[in-house]
Amino acid sequence: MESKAPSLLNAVPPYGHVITSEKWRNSSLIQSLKGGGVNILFEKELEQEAATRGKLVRYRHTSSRFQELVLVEKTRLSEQNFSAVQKFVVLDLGLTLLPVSGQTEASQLISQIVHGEGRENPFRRRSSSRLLDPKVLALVQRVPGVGGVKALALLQEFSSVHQLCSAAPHELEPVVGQAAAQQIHSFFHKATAAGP
DNA sequence: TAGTAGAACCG
DNA sequence: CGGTTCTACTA
Repeated sequence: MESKAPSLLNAVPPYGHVITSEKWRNSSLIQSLKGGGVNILFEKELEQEAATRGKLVRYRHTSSRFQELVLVEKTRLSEQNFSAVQKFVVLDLGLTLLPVSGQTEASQLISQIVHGEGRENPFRRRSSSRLLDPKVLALVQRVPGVGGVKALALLQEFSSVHQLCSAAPHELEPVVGQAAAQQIHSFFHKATAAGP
């Protein structure tokens, strides 16, 4: 192998799943996606709206590893009930809704998302990997009285480092115990030089 | 409150 | 990595 930049296309793991109606099987949208390492799932009943809603709810419950994405084609017809669709998909289901003007835009959008040009892949449900990062873990361990176990416990309990820094002792206590809770709190609130 | 298992820290 | 001190939990 030469020391070229790794091929983006070959590096794509099979994480993208697209669920679509049978009638799209031969469309240009699906054809252009097939070459890009995207898994296509065909469903026959996606053509009726009521069944589609059911499918959406089902997929929302079954898929835990992927974040679902709903693409709607904006036509004059669909614009009429777009508000209803938006409310159902975004508000009720908590999914991502992307309106596109047509198949070309949809294909470009999906390819861009799946191949993730430097950005995060929205198909992959974001985990709490940001806080479980070894860097952050090592940082928290710098606090006196906090080792590996308590650092992990703290990062699992608090959703951000900022929350951790500004936490009151009584919030820290159930996680790391009374002694460490006071140590941590005074560490973040101590005066650097002579106190007040 | 005493004893023990485990965590943090230091050499 | 091993030993010591300190902490958290249970009886």
